[in-house]
Order: sequence, then C-alpha cells, then structure tokens
Amino acid sequence: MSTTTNYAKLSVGTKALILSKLYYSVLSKSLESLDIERYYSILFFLNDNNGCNQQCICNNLAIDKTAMVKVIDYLIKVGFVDRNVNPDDRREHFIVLTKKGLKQTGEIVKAFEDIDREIFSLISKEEQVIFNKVMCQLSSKLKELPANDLFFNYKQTAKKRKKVTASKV
Amino acid sequence: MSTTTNYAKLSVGTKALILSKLYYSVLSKSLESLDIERYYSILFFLNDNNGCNQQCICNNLAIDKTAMVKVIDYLIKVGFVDRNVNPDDRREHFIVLTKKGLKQTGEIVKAFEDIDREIFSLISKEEQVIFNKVMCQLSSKLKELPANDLFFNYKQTAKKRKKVTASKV
DNA sequence: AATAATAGTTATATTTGCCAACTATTTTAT
DNA sequence: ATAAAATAGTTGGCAAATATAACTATTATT
Repeated sequence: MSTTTNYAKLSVGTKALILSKLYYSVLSKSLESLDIERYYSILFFLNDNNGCNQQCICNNLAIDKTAMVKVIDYLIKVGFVDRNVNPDDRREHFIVLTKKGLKQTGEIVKAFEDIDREIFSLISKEEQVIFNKVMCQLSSKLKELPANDLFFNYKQTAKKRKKVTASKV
Repeated sequence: MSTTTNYAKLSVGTKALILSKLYYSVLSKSLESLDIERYYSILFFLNDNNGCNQQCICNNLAIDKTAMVKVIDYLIKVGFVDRNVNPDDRREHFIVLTKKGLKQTGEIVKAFEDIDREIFSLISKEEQVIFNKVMCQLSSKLKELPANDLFFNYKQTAKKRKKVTASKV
C-alpha cells in the first residue's frame, strides 16, 4: 500500500481539522519575523472586537476560559494587550490592544487575509459564497447537537457545581 | 459589547478549526460508552486502510510521526491494533486492527457517519458537492505554499540533519 | 436576604506538539 | 560494490494545549 493515498475518505470534522493544521502551518511560516509565534487568531479577533471581554473571545473562538486566562496573561506580559475591569460590571475584564499590539496585529491580519485571498484565488465567487454558507450551517447545526460542552460554559457549570456540592456534603 | 457576536469575521483556517472542535465535541459525546475516548479519527482511517504503515496515517491525517508512535503504543496497549513488521521492507510496520479493534471501530465509523449525515441533512446535494470540492482545493493549495513543515517530513529532514551535523563538527 | 448565575482565576494532571538525535533498513549514486 | 542519502520508526525532553475541579468576586433573580 502507498503511504500517500490521494484522498482518503474522511469525516467533515477531520477534513476541517486537517485544513486548519495546514492553514496555521502556512500562517506561522509567513509570520516568522514577528516577536510572537502563537495566538494569531485571538489577535485577529481582537482587531475587529477590541475591548471585548474574555468570555466573548472564548465563545467566538471555541476556547476554554481557563486556557484564555493564561493566553491573556501572556499577551499582557509581551505588551500586546491590557486587561481593564469594566466599571459597569466589575466581573468583566475588557481586553484592549496596546499601541504595540495594534501595530503587530495589523501584520497578522494582513497575513491571514493574504492566505485567504491566495487559496481562494482559483475558486469562483459563487462557490466561495456557497462554501462559506455551508461552513456556517454546519457549525450552527453542531451547536444544537448534544456535546461534551467544552467551550460554551453557561448553565451546566452551575448544574455540575450543585451536584458536586451535594455529594461532598 | 455582547459576548456572543452572531458571526465574527474569521479566516477560513480559524473557521475550520472551530468546526472541527465542535465536531469532535459532539463525536466524543456520542461515543461516551466506548472504552476509548480518543484517536477516533485514526481508527476511522484504519477502518478503510487497515494494514497501512504509520507514515501513511501521519500523511493522511496531518499528524506528527513522533506523536503517532505514542498513539499506536496506546492502541496496542488497549488491544485495538497490532504492529507488524513488513517482511518486504523491514523499516515499515503495518498497523492492523485486532478483532476487538474492528468491532469498536465499527461503532466509531457509524458515529462519524451519523454526525455527517445529520449536519448535512438540510444542505442540498449540489451544495455538498461544491463544499467538499472547495475543501479539497483549499487543502491542496495550502500544501503548495511555504509552511513550517510539520507533518510532511520527507526530504527536509535530511537537509536539516546535514546542516546540524556540519555545525556540530 | 438568600440563591443562582456569570466572569474570571488557580491548581493540577494529562495529552499533545515539536524538536533533535538516534537505529535499522533500503535506495541511489559513484 | 561501496558510500551516501533517504525512509520508517523510535526515544527523550520541553513547551504548550486540554480538561477538570474548586475557588473568589460580582451581579441578577426570587
């Protein structure tokens, strides 16, 4: 058997994972010169949503909130963002790009957009529209299905806590 | 600002990563009853490519070969696969599903297929075809671009080794 | 006022990702 | 035929990601 089957039959979840790995591999190559080599998608998101809170980033990028704490700690350490308590709801911390962060994020956004433009260049506008629409539909549909709720920690954390407390007492 | 923007502007790589996270979260929920809670995509792949070598799995699923060693070690430990040296090329190790592995893999394949069927159910055949075609085109295109060659360790390993050896001497 | 919910944090354990270096084997070049 | 290069797989180590439980502080609900 050959080690490179030309296209293996795979689930859409697996194909998406492979696509994202290839994508980020190209992206990190094209951003080698920056003094940060991770968290590009978070900075990309902040570029459009500067000043949102941590939970907002988690919800939109499907990242666990306990992981997000460390990411933001790191981004603060390297001087890319500030973390500001929202005076109107002191539970929330706004994440705001610094001047340095804004500058570097500009390059990151450009790199993302360059790759998207490049890989979509030979695909017709109509097909691009359909592709993006299906992408969104699949994600929406998946959010409706029962899942090991990893990132969207709303109500179930409370439910869990209740149980644990009860069994502990 | 709301913590749930309805659809954030994101790169295709990021959208694909999110889709895969949602997908695997649903998948692992639906396979909770199995006595394995990881490596589903590898077993799915083996179901169609039983007896391939480790590198073949790595190439097709974009997984690093050093990580693959540990995965296969684990799958052997839980009795899902065997690792057999190819008598015609003794560098290669064939990965073969055991009877137990085959049985459980049947359920895994079914779970993957159920999810794919479910989430594509409201999408027209034409759009599904276009979606899958674009998916493949994007991956192919990405493979042509300069990358931090993570998974496709063919020639560059040799080049690197040469350099390292030279500088060490 | 009590209870629940939300946003974020800490601690911990496990798993993964990535790299350099290595063995064994086979292929290619001279 | 021999030397050099390539391939398949392995090992060890470190940094990062992932998952879980328990926690504080604050706000919303009853």
